[in-house]
Amino acid sequence: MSESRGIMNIDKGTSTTASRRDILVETALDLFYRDGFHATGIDRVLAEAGVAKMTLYKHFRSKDELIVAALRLHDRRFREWFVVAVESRAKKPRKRLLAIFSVLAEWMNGDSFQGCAFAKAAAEYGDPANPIHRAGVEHKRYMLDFIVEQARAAGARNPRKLANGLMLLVEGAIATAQVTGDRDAADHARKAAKVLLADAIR
Amino acid sequence: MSESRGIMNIDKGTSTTASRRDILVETALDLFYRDGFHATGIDRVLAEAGVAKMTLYKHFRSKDELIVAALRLHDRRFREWFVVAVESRAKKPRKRLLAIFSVLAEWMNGDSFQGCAFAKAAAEYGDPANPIHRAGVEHKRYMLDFIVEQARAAGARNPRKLANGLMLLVEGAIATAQVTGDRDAADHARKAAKVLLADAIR
DNA sequence: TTCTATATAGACAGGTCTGTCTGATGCGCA
DNA sequence: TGCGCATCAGACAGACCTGTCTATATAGAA
Repeated sequence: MSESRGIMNIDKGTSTTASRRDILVETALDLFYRDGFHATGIDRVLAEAGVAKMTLYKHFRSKDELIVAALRLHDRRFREWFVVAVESRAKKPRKRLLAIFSVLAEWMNGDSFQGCAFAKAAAEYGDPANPIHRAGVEHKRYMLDFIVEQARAAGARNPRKLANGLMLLVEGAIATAQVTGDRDAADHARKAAKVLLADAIR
Repeated sequence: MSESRGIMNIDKGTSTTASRRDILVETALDLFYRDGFHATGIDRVLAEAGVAKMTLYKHFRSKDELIVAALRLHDRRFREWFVVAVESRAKKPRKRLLAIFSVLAEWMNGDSFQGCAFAKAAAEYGDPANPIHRAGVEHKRYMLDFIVEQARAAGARNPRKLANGLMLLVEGAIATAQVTGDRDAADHARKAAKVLLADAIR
């Protein structure tokens, strides 16, 4: 039973040697995601991580760089978790497209869910040229690519069109759950997804 | 041709007597929406509004109260604009459900679009008990109610279910456009909406 | 005009922010 | 043993934050 203070309910395993840098990025991700980027000061991160300030500035040139590192870690970890979860939940491509929404529900109903970290980052750093903002663009592109791939495997007539629709449902569910706290958002998305699937395949 | 520095491309008309309070709330809305809530200091709002600090604290007890007032103003104004725009764009209920996405596109492709103000507020103030966060919950409920009403008028078999799906598409398009800057998000949503409509009506 | 309500500028307190600097401490490795 | 490196604690600068205070100015009503 690993400590469950992380941003997702993922067992990170007990990494043998966590460098100070890793501890820092991990802690930063948790706090920034939970409490916001501007609202969370460097000092809070350092205290929580048990790391000295000079160590931070030896590894990163600024707070913004730390944020980017945290988002990149989250991107890598989340996507891996998501893909594995979807693929292990269903073997047939068509079922996999629906499994996306079960995985979504699982994530959204975990205690640590606070919305999409990238959407929150983009909200606080609105400039599209900002690396923090761009990290989110990348993440969304990867996620869409994954869905397009699944849609293609499922034999959709127009995989891109289907994927666009499903992606919007995913994003809408996340946004809705974060603002209104609606526990059923993923379920509603799943129902709508079924309709899109029926239309797009065969 | 009114100055177009506002949060939306709406002609506010030239109100004859704008109280200091109104100027303050108006300016606050613009700056908070554009630059973020934590990132925008009171002093910037005051300077931009040309209002003294004591005037602010005579009308509001805190920055948070000003934020809530700004969001309430935005809620009222946005909903009114949205409803009128949709209803004037199409007379038949079924067409109106689609018009939602044209209006969405118009909003999203305006220069001042920066995502959903309420989603951004909820992102920065994650506590659901916070009045700032709750302002967003209210807004989303009103928007959903409007869509449910339209779905019912259009004769959907299950108006609530259809509205939930359409609402997710709307939310997804807004979130996507804000993060990735995708100009076609509303279009993709519209295409998906057509599929949901075909399934739900008749 | 005089009174009153409202707004003004600007200083101020007390706190927080990021980022820099100094000097001490521990620990692996030769 | 002693060298070197990473990290430590903590002070510090300079900026910015919210919210309070005082003292002044202005504009309308009596």
